[in-house]
Amino acid sequence: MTSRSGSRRRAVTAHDVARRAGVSQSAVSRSFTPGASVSEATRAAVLAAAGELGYRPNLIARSLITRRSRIIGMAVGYLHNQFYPAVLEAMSARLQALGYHLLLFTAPLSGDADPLLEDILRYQVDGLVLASTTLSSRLAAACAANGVPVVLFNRTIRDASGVDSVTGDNRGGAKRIAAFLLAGGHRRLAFVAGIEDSSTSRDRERGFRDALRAAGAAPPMRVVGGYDMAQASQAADALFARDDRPDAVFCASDHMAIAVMDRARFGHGLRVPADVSIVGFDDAVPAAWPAYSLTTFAQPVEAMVSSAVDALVGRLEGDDAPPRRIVVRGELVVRGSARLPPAGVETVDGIRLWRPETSPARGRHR
Amino acid sequence: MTSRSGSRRRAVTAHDVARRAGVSQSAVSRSFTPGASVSEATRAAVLAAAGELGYRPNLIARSLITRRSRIIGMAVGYLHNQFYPAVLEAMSARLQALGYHLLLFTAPLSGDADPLLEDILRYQVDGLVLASTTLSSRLAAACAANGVPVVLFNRTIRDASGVDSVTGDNRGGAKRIAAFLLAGGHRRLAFVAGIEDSSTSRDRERGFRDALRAAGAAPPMRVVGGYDMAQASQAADALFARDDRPDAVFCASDHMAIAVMDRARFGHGLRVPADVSIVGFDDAVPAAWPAYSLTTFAQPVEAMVSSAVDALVGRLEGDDAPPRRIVVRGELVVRGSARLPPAGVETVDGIRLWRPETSPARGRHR
DNA sequence: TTGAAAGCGGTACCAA
DNA sequence: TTGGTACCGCTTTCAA
Repeated sequence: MTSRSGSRRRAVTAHDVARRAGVSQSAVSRSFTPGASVSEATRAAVLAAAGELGYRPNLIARSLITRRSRIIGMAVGYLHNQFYPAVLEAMSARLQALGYHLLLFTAPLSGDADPLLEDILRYQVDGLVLASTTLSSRLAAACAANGVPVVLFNRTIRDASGVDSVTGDNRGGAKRIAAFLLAGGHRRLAFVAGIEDSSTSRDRERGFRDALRAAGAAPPMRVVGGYDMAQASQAADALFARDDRPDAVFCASDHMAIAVMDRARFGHGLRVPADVSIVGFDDAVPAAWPAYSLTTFAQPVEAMVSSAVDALVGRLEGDDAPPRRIVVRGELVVRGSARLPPAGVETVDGIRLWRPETSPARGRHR
Repeated sequence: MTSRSGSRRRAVTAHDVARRAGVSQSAVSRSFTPGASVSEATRAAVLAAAGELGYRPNLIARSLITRRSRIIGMAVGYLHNQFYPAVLEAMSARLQALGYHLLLFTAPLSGDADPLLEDILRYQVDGLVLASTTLSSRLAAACAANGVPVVLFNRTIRDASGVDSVTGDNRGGAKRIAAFLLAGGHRRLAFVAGIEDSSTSRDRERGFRDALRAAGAAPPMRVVGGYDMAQASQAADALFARDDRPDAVFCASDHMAIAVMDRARFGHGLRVPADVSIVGFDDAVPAAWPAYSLTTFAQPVEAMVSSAVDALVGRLEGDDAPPRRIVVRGELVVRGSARLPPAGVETVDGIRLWRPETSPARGRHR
């Protein structure tokens, strides 16, 4: 132990290793570079010396010269919605396997993440994943100018200003839910929106309304839950206090659906689904808990994450095709929170799905 | 736009700004350093040039010389347990306010994180937070040797090999739960352990057993849930199938308690708490959801996180006192999943707590 | 295959 | 207050 006072680290450097191994510092560098030209003897000597000294290459120094930090910035907000921790975990694991790591930025749920991103950019991240945050086009441009690829996760942006996006099938899913509820005989439908200006909430609402209109049904009642449980609870109270209380509620996220269901049962004494059907979106973990048993449209986390990672890594490797809007298909998972239509429920791999005859639905993606 | 092909970024450097502002590169550096001596005129010129060019200081380059990356590594596993996302969010927010950021490492729940940490160390993190992972003493030594302070979160280590730890009051909480259940008239108690070799599960079990013994009660039945819902469900099934089925179950985490409650109600037709009382530990978010309404010992996330951050930052600033084991006090939050004792329930700030007379309980900590 | 040397983009010390 | 200059620890030519 090279006794050192204080906590200022004086790390073992490649020079130290070189000296000990009796080679040049370049040789040390080469020994740690996969395809470099070093003799087996040199490499062995270097590795031995490195082991004895406890040498670990300094990634910071390396990235200064390679101009690649192997760090991906990720902005998330509101991890209370269980969908996001799952995404985070999958994203981190997948990236880690590719030698990248996530630098985390917690953003306010609503407001935009611009000040944050300034920060992120300083860290020289190789790429950026934005989940549950909005990116201004100004910032998008800044990223583009710096050659930092950006992928929006679970949201899109109108003018795809050079950024890729990965979402679930928001419109398609919402349409399917509308059809499902109609087929189940519901007539007084309601929609609980998330954050008003989020693309995700908008798309889900649009799909829902379009399908209702196409089927000749009345437009849904509408309240705003802001993707937040407290707000969703209040919205639910307003809904269930109406004279023409809905017989089915579609919530723009499972997180809100749980709050709505809790209010329905424990706040208004309604039976689910006998008195009111509740459907969510995401298939977040708690949706499957028996106490909720939520019928919901699944956004396949693994598939979405791998799409996002593929897109990002592709850009990192020079792919400069026009921005992509990747939509990952999902399924309507049928559980106990909504009355069932007379037909269309199939069991696949032990999971009950609703697949109306018209949809050939070629199954989950990879 | 300095038209550049490909995605290789050629960032604007301090030199570019210097040239444009007609000053030296040092002047640019100073203009971006808070306490440095620059004339207002120079700084203004530099800032203007920087603005026009879209200059952002390169933190990587800076940390190479300052030997501080302002990056804190954080290892977490199993974000399905809602306690951890809450911790992550709080930790990130707090650190961010201090100008630090979290580099995330996802670790396997059980196995140790050593290979991971090798990786982390290469990134020259300033410090390390380990939640839901174990650190070998070998690695702890490596961190110490590199001057990287480590704080264990929600776990401790036997020989506190130079690392601080922050935990909730595991033994005290478990003791209080034992007293609470006994006072509530329960006689056939059971304990659902987490991962066997985790300090947290061990401490909770020890506190529980000690209190039962001290009260002259029989030792609890015991099953292992491994902090995992599936495993906890199986454990619950074993428990509820017994002839002498428990009338109260203390689970080492809320996450497992939820699984156990689901099995009790939906798998075995038991009423909670009429047939069986269930108590958890953590006060994770879903514990408060009406469908569970879980009585549980609260680990105050904010207080724990701020303790951890304070400890870490203290070390970063040179504090070299002997390793600390910080225990953050908590409260037994009374909800609906366990039968109540005849006395001791108080309502504080709208939250019902159990505070037996003997405990002066000077309230929550900051 | 090897070592010397020139940076990567900054910070910090020095003398002016 | 300023600019010049020596690094920080590594990668990457370039000759040898």
